[in-house]
Amino acid sequence: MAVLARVPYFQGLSPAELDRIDRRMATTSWPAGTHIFHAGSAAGHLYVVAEGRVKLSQVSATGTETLADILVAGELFGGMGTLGQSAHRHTASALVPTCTLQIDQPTFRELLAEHPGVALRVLDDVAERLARAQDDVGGQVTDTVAQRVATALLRLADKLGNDRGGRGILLEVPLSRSDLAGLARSTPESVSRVMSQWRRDGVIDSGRRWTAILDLSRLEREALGAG
Amino acid sequence: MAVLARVPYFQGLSPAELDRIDRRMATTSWPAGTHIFHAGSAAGHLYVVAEGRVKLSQVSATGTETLADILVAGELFGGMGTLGQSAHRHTASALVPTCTLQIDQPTFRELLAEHPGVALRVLDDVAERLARAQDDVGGQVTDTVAQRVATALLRLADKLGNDRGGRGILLEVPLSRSDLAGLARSTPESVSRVMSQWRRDGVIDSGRRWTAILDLSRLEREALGAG
DNA sequence: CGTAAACTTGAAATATTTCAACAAGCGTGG
DNA sequence: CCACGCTTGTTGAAATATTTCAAGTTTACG
Repeated sequence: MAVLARVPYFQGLSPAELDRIDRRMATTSWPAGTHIFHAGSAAGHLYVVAEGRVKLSQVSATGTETLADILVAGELFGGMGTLGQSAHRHTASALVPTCTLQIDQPTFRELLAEHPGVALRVLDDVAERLARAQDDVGGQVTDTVAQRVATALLRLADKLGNDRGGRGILLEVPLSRSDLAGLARSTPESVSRVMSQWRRDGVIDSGRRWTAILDLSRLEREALGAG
Repeated sequence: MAVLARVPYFQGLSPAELDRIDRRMATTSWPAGTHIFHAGSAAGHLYVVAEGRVKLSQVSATGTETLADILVAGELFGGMGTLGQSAHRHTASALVPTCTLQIDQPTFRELLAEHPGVALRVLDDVAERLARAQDDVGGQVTDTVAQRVATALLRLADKLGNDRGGRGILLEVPLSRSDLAGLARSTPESVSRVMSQWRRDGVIDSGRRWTAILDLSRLEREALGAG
């Protein structure tokens, strides 16, 4: 319930209202690495990240999993589409120990109907995601691999980076070359080449379980054109 | 007002309710070729296509316009994002003589708050678009140009194709190679090569102002893998 | 009809993937 | 605690798809 009050969608509701909503939502804790749901399974519930990080990956026709996004507290997932879709398109798993709220579809719809303010906020969120997704589509093919990798890193930095002042932005996430390749729609080898170059140039640094952005403005330039 | 009743979002409302909504919406007619709004301009209104076709195009940093989508009656546009965004991301123009309904942002929000059912339908629509956009992003770079062109054609056929029975599906839209190149994120030349091949194979046929899909299943196979 | 725009086709240039081999980091079990 | 082995990352070189550039051809429209 304390968790509930922190979810952006429910901001500004009275404690009484929050309590009524709380009673209709279930809370679940997921140890690191647990699968929350698999792509293709029936999408009966809608989830909100309350705490932790959730990894969303897309499963291709051939069965390979590629990272689609990493969600942080307050983000909605699970069947956006739940708003009408019957099956999950992504596989969701907890990247670190994570806590989620969940609500089944019909109840969620009731809730939205009762609280127009919440519905509007959800709508805003979904619309914003749509806008971002469309922008993504825009840049995808025209851009070079370097641009796409830079864009992916910047997006992650924005979401889950620890700014360490003069020493750059630290991403404490196990982010394999394959994961990045997924986000940037490329191959692990190509990503590796780009990252190696940037490491030589002092733009980034990385280990197995972390990535640091040392020269943010340079990376931003890379994202735009071959800065 | 008759138009209003045909917009999917307002389905199932009583005539009295429709009338109340109607009073808050303005109707505008756009001759073919007119610009409805330009990318970057302030997004104060939200539009619904009542009649005709609206062309949405994305304007790149360098000023080149690429086709993003073609909308038909019932589709919402104009600031999806209007739900929070301040500027249009696309340029919209009437492809044929077109009629739109428009409503300003605050009024639309009021309307949604008053009619939870409408809000849910809008949410469903936006969520579905999001899902499709994400799917698009998925296939974009991994796929070959042929796959992307096939996908674009199929999507258009689904939306605005005239099924002519045994003689295929006709797309009566002026669809230049550049337009298709935009949708498929490629170049006019590459699109031309692919289409030429398909014409030789009897999969499609095309003139300046129309395109026909003769072998739908073949095109569907092309969209998946190099069928 | 003539002209301009759009389309087609070819060939060279380029970016990226693929294949392959090697190096390095990390956990595990001795 | 160290060494082994496995996974992951790196780098090179060849293969490939696509873009780019350029020239010719068709089409529509004044």
